[in-house]
Amino acid sequence: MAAADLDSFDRKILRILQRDNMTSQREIAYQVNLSAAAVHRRIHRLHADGIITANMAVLSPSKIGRPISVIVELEVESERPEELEQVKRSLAAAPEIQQCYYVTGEVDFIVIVSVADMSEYEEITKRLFFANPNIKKFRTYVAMDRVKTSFEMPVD
Amino acid sequence: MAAADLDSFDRKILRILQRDNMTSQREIAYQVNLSAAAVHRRIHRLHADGIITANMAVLSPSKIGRPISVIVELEVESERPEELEQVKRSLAAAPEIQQCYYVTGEVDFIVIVSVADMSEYEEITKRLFFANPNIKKFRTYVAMDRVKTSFEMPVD
DNA sequence: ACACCTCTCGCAATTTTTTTTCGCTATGAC
DNA sequence: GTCATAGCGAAAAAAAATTGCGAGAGGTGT
Repeated sequence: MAAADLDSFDRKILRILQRDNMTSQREIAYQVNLSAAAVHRRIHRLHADGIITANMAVLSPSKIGRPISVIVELEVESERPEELEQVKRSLAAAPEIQQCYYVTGEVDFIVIVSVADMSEYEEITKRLFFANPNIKKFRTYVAMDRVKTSFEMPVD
Repeated sequence: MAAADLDSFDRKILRILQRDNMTSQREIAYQVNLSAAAVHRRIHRLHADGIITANMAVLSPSKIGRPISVIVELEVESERPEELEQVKRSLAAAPEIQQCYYVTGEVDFIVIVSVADMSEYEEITKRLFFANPNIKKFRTYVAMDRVKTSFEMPVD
């Protein structure tokens, strides 16, 4: 998991692919000033080395009928490893949960949930939070505005 | 922005593309039982209709030297529209900020930041939070475990 | 019931892109 | 200096994408 050493070409390629991985290798080659073959070899290596971990299409939440994002803070009863792992597994397995972070500080987990409406959220609280004896309490924040949603990160 | 009407083929295609948009149209055709041409026409329409909003490569945070995710809750001084917009713009423009939600409840913004180390985070707090007179206070949670990170959502 | 229109399909041809292969050159070790 | 390694561009081969066309299903109005 050590940081890989990327040269300036790799970084440029990654910046392009982060924004749009449908960009043709020919176009990338033109933009970064390499041959298409060289770009291909580099992208292949970036995959093999686990630097690129996935390639995904991003969907419009409203257009597919899940217009509401909810951010939830969870506190657990016990942080014993087994109990903790059980909570992690349960949260990670829920398809409505897009993201889950185990964090330092006053709360234990921060979770981002995508739902169609608040009644679906209520159903999820019952299924995942109230039904889990190790979840002590949770606090709900409903997003009024998804100001920025991406996984893009600076590559430098 | 109304929810689009998708048939069962569209939904299957979206489920595949959400997980891996490098899947060839031929392979998708095989999986959903259509011709490659039909799949192509549908994907094209899904793009045109804004149901697929982006296609991106996901990078390994540790491999590109940004192993730390920080979740920050922000409270603002004033929620007057102009002031609010200014805060939103400033947060959205920061490349280290991957996500930003404007939320209901005791805090106003929840922000996810990707950093190389805590000194970079400190620098960001100065630049984005302390330097902004409309940001009253903020609370920092450092992720010990990225239990789940995706944008995948159920398509049903 | 019939003609008409629209939508979407599959098939096949064409174009584009990706992937592989083949020298050639630069760099570092011995 | 020579050998091994790695990276390059160019060209060839393979795969995937896109487009054109005719056909069938389903709905609409006469």
